[in-house]
Amino acid sequence: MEEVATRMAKTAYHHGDLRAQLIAAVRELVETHGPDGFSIAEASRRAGVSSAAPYKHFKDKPEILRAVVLDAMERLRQNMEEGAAQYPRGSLEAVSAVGLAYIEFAVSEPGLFRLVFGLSGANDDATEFLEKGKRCFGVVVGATAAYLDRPADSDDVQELAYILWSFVHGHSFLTIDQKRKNLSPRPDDWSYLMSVGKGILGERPEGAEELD
Amino acid sequence: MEEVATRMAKTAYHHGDLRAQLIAAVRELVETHGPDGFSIAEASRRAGVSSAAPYKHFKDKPEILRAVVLDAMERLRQNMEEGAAQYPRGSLEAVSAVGLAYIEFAVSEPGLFRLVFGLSGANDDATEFLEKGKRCFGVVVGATAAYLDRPADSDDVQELAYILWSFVHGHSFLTIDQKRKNLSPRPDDWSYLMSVGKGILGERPEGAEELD
DNA sequence: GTTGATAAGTAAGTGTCGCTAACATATGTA
DNA sequence: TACATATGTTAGCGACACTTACTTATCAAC
Repeated sequence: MEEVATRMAKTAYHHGDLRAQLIAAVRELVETHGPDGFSIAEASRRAGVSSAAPYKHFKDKPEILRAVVLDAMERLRQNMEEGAAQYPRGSLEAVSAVGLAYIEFAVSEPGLFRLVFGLSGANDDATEFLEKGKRCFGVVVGATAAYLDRPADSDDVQELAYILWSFVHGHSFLTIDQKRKNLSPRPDDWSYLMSVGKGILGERPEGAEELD
Repeated sequence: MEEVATRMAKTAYHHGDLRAQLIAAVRELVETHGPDGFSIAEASRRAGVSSAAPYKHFKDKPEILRAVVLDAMERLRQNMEEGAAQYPRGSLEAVSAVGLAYIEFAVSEPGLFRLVFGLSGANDDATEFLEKGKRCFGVVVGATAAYLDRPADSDDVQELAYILWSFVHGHSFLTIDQKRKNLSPRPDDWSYLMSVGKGILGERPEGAEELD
């Protein structure tokens, strides 16, 4: 990561920062034309360079996608952490806020969201993805552990956090797939998360104090 | 649907049944080379026809994918119904069996599974997808309603069925993304489904009888 | 049966894309 | 200033999506 940053700062020779601009262009194309509806050629055009220039920064097309996805996962994690930070540590609201950030990411960038979960399986060196994914999951685990006042690495916390994540992940996907339309009137996402969260995690243990 | 079937039976002029063979070839390619790792050219080669032949059966590449996805959704629904039918109607096992069929579909055909949920959003005439999706959801609703001994169109049944679906959907995705690895020892899918199902739906109401 | 409409295939061509090779130029450093 | 390297270009290859024009098989009507 540090290497990349250093390199990016250094390599603003000719163009400015082609690498970052390409990632941005691809992100936009993925969002507007679907996960596989982008081309290196089009991204190059938008960045104002020849169609061969990207290959000085990326080995091939999958590697660009990989960079875009890793970037997206990083932003997703940040969003979740910022969401949790808005509420007292250990509160149910903090848990819900993590889920809400997840859902909002999916809704605001459905193309990228789909890409993240459409790509990570099909890739060979999935270690990077798994690493980032684990850190994302860690946010959920952290909020869950604080709420339950239990160690984060305990089995029950991991289990419950996973259930929460599954639910939120599924809900996010079904929402952007519009499979949720015309089913029935439902509470908005926030109260939804709060009630399901409480249902899955149970009441907060008594001795626990909310730390701000 | 009937039109297509008639047409397919009628149009076995030269080749046999190119349309079905193309769908099968694409399905295989999607599974082995990823959702976007297939080409009409390759599918044509496998079917032993020229690369222009498919265009007598499908308008363009997305339409082939659409057919493949609709076919997959149909099979998914069948699997779920068959799963539920193995247990007494109204039992928690029947509910879990629907979920298990869903998970098993995702695990056994991850490429297709990803395609189904990667495509349905990006498509223009999503009505067909929504229709099929609704029928799939109907299976979950049916099992849930029977378990709770409540009408299927009631709000609470729809709500709880949706929560169940979200959870199973999320779990399926995270499973094939291998994001579940090395988290903690966990029960297998079946007992997992049973415990989560009971947690979400609660105990079965007393008056309800299991009908076989 | 012959005929004619049509369904189902082929061959060839166009434009785009992914990617490579060979070459040109800007940059930081010795 | 000279050199290594990073970053860009043009040109070109092979593959692919899709079209057009042409061929051939099938069925229905006479």
